[in-house]
Amino acid sequence: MSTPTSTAGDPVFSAFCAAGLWPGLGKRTAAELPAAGITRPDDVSADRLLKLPRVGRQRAERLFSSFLASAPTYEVVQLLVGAGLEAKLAAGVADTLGPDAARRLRDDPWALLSLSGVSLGDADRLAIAVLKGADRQDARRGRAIVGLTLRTATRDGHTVLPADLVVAALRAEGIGDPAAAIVAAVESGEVLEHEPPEPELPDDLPDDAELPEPDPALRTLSLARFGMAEEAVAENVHRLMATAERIADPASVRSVAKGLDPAQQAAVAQVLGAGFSLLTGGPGTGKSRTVASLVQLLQAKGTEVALAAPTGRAAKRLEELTDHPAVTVHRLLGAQGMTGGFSRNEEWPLDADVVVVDEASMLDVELTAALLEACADGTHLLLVGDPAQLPSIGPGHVLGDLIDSGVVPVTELTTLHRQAAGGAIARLATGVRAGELPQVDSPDREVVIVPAVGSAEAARRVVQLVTDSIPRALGIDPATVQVVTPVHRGPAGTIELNKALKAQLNPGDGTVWGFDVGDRVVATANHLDLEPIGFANGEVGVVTGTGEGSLNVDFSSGPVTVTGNALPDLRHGWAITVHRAQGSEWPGVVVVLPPEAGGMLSRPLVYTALTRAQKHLSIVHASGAALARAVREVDVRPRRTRLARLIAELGS
DNA sequence: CAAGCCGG
Repeated sequence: MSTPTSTAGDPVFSAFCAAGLWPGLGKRTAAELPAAGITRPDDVSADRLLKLPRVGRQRAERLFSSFLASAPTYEVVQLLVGAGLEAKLAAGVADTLGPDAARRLRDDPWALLSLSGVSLGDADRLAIAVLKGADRQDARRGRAIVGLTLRTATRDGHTVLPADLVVAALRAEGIGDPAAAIVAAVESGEVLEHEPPEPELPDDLPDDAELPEPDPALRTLSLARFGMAEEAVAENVHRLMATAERIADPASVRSVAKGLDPAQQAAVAQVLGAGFSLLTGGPGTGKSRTVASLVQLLQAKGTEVALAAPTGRAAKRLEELTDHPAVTVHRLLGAQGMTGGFSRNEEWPLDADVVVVDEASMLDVELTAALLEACADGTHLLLVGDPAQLPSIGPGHVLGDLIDSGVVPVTELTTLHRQAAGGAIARLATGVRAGELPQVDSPDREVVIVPAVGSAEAARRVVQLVTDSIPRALGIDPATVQVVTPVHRGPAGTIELNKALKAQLNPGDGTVWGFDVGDRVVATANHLDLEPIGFANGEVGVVTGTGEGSLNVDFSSGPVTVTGNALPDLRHGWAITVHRAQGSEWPGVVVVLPPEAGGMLSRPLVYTALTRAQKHLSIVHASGAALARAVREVDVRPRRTRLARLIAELGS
């Protein structure tokens, strides 16, 4: 470490470079700038950059122009460093606040709060540095806290928040006039205010009786983008239902009815008539089979069908099951990348007569709004999914709300075709789905509960089950057993479990990117373009060979040669998270519920975890009473949304 | 405390 001298550089400049904000300049090269005589912005020139090691003429020129282009970010760093804040915060600033971010921050330092990872304290410090006499009661501060409170709620999936909760949050931050802050947030256009619903009038209300007032405690606020997305979904549901014409006579279902149970046939018939319909049911009830028959019928009639799913893996599976192309919803809509826009929309709708989206429980409200807007009048849309599984990552409770609205026709499949209907897994799943944790009585050991105290013991039990008990006592090959855990971290998280399982099942030191032949891997991103068929996020496979910087992996969907930028998107896959396991099933599954996962246990998580098992399920239970509580309560944190009511109201 | 998609 050199001590500062008179020739020491500009602290803003060094913070800018060290934070990795100069595009194309790595950490290592950044550290070498002073040696090349570059310590302040004025020093930056192509000639000086050329003095850096590993930098040739072309790269020097490119670095120079990328430095000039990053002037807006530089200006933001100047503000941040001047306020004693981390330069790193400037990273996403242009995306969020636009190219004139610095000016906007000088006008309203609390606009910094619209970036993720910024606390109110950070924004207050910037305000003190930027404004003369910054004031806690500043109207801009109150307005920003309203937005911050709603954005925080969004991370838990809510699209709206009771106004009372926002008022309480404002009070907690010392805002003297919360109502004024809310008005300011609404006037800025960022926030919408929703009046409480009109109370339902009792039938026997006398004419002269006083009408009941709406309950002001039910007044809610939303971020405009999500509030408007819910309104768009509600309107478009009604538009599609109103504009659809019957595609075919219901009797035509008979042509594909072979092998479909009556409920499944009814679902197919429903799609032919209704502009918008839902098909729900748990794993093994034949949702995808029903879709396959529907597609077969429509193709025979020459109807244009588009198939999609929210995840790459679900799309891939849908394509295999229906023998018809399927893509992610993002692909279907022509996602524009960072801008977040879609090329298929109201102006350029999808050219399909029937659109089917599988795994619809993963649809958040914004993607659903985009999907519905891209469906032209007369398009029939079918959403297929299981409302009992994990909710979407993005805010909203779309599938559940569509069902709860009571307006959209729903076919629920309940007959189990895949698993032994009377088996212990099925009984347990049915119980959990209904909010009960039944005593499992499974003399055939289809379900085995292994109690454990603490996550270290839980981890030992898992390894023992996979490597010893399950193969020995049940004759199940460890290669077909999947371990599923809620968490990455801790002794019973994916990271440690994979280490322990690798040591037992395929010891080795990882020759290519930490992997050896025989390792089980899981994909953490989509690479559907790799040869020959690529892989999708969440797919599990086995390494069958290693090359120079490449891996051959056998995924269940087929072999893939994994190279280049796809390699970092593989991890060891003996143990994976419940979230990543969603949409896949294995003959044998070991579910671990460590005590540290107690806070994140919920009915959908438990249900999703145990329904991954087809023939055998071991549950290593170390989370005590938290498990029964999670299953009993409908949802640990139910999502607050407005969609169900909006749809119902538009229909009346 | 975990997680989808997209493009450069």
